[in-house]
Amino acid sequence: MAFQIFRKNKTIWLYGASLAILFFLLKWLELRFVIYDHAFEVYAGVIAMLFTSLGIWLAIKLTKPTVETVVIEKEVYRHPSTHFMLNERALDELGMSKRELEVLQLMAAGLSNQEIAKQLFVSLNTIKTHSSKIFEKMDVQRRTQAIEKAKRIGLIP
Amino acid sequence: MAFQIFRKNKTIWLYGASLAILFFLLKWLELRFVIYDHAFEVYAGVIAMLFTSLGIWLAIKLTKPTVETVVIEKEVYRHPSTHFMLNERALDELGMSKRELEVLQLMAAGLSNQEIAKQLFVSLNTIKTHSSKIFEKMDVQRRTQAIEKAKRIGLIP
DNA sequence: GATAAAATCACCCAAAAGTATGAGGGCAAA
DNA sequence: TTTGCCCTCATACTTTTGGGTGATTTTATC
Repeated sequence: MAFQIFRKNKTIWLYGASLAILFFLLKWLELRFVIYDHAFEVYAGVIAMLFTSLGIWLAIKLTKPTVETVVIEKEVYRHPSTHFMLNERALDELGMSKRELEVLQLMAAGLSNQEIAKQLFVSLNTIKTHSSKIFEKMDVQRRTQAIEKAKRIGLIP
Repeated sequence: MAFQIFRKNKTIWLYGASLAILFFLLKWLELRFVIYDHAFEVYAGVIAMLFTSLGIWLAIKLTKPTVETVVIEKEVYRHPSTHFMLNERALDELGMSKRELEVLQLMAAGLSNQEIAKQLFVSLNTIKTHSSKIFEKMDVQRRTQAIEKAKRIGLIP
């Protein structure tokens, strides 16, 4: 506890200690070269040191830790032309499967369901089922909406 | 400056002052009711007060405010920074009219022909005619292709 | 004012897209 | 092993989209 207070305010205590030591040094010099009858000054020095410490302690103890919170909003842009990073978080938030994403990409490329089917070597019905699932998962009604949303949330470049 | 330091650390100074006042009060009582020969204690009290103040001042002066920096990463989809510049060259190379571009934009937004018609206060047939013209001018077969191409050549953000 | 382009609308037909439902096989986690 | 998801395909039906043609009105331009 006390140690922590010391650690956290090292500089202050060092200043205080230095001050006290300086004070003592002066007093000691005085004692050595002048008179010996300076008990009063020594006493005053001790008091000074003690009360300096008291002051420091008071200040530390009572000062609410001045915490300055600096909030920096760092905007992360996504440049479609440059390196596209697939938003995987959004991808499995929606529960999209690999195949569905594949279909979605071909949709966005402007292919018809029939063309997609041919491209993926499956039947038209399969693509229809996929697209229905895609729309359901993405909560849209049309492929154009799916494309728009997919681009917006980073599923597609 | 000094005033500001006081204002910012009101509580501490009040504590310090209270302490000092209490000290003086005791001393004063001592002076009144006991002996008058207590100049030393008064002196010690003054020293105590002064050095308490010094300690407080030191602590306040030297305490670095703890700065907490919170960086919030805010994901911005698309490119809000790079404002979209419409490719007017491509626009009249294709011979696209204002209305057609308007329809194209709503298409890209994911609206159905019926919704576009409602939005533009015209009939569904009108939108069909427009879209046919658009596809013809853009040399595409489907709205999805039109959207893809429009984005690619800068007709649409 | 004539002319051309644009915008509007209608009708019909065909193709494509989308909905609903069911079903079978594969694969991995519980 | 069961359960759940994925992928596949089918059938039937509805809606949307696209193509073709033709027509009227508005707007801009020479």
